[in-house]
Amino acid sequence: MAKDVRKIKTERDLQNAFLSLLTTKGFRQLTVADICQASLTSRSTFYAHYLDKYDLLEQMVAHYTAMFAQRVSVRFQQIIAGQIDDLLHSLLADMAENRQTLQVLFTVHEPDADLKANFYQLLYRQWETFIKSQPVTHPVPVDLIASMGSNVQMTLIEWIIEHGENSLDGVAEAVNTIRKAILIQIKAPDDQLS
Amino acid sequence: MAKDVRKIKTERDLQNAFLSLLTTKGFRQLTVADICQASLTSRSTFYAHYLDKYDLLEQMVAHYTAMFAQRVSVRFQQIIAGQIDDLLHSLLADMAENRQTLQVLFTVHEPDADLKANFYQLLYRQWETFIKSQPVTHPVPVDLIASMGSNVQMTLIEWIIEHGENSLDGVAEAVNTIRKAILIQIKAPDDQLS
DNA sequence: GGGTGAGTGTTCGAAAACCAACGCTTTTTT
DNA sequence: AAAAAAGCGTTGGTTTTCGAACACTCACCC
Repeated sequence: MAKDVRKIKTERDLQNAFLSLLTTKGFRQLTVADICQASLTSRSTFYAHYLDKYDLLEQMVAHYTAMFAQRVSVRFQQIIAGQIDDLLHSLLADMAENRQTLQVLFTVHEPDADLKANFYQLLYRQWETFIKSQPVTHPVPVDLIASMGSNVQMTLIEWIIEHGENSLDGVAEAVNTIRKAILIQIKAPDDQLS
Repeated sequence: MAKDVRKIKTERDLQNAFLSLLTTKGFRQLTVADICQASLTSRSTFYAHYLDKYDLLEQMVAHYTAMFAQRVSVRFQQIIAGQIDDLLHSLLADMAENRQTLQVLFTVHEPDADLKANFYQLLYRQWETFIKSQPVTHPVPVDLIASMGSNVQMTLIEWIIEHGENSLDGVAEAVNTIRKAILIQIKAPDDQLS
């Protein structure tokens, strides 16, 4: 049973209005009536789709979190393998479609809906399982390395979202240097990556 | 009885899709199904609003013609009086809102719906009544002067639509020179405007 | 304390939009 | 020239949306 187009349209309209208003007001000050007015939707229809504005936010955050989760598993190997240029471009492509949306949602931090926190958590777990899969003993605590790695990646992601398409120049080297510095911590001194 | 929001929304969506598709395909090749698909509207709803695609076009042309007609009467005195700078800026402001729309609709020429032709006709009639209101005898035929005047104005309008906000510089003098040259034709030789 | 006004979430009848189907004409393909 | 495909315009039953009302909470103010 595919959805009625009307449902798709109203959800699209509500979400667009929601994002657009978020660039103006903060999430807390936003009212359901605001969103409806901006999207030419009636309030009763809003409540036919969402429990409240928190539900709307949570559904959007959940959606983009899932999207990100699916792509992280694909891209993660690249930073380990050192294919920085490829990573940057594929990451850029991933983000390009949703640049505006992610930029806005990153500003909202609610207990049950925090996209930025979700992104970070996904990356952190990737690092955690990766480090634990390495055979060597770790002189430095796992969680320290994991948080360093994921923070670097988050910074990169935010940078891409902020600066868009133009000029990845100079970024690749910087990322690569840092990547080596982090990875070297979980390798024996004589077992450095290329 | 104000319109139901749903009607406003579907008409907006249909018209937007229509204009957007016109930048891709020609009007003749456009199908009703195309418009509906692009706007997430069902075909039966389309026919609840318009008789066919010609009707849609005609309604839009009529709307913008009416808008233009209302403004022509206001602005026309300006070109006679020689307030070229004011005219340019107010004309620009008028067009700015609907730049994209007008640009697209200007490309369509159907027997009962030709926005560009309508604009021209409105200007022509303004010139005609203006010239006839002048007390002097006209050595040059009225229709020649009227068509020259309206053509100059149409060219200016198209130029503004094409080039948008940026740089009216240099245009003002050119327009002014031509304006004088035209007006001088319907004045006695010793009765030139400043 | 008792308004007043804004925001919330719900209800229900009426209006609009949906969708699938139909018969028909025009265009395209074979 | 015949068959197939695409487009047109219409219909009727179903689903969604609308709008206006309602009761409720909460903050603010006289």
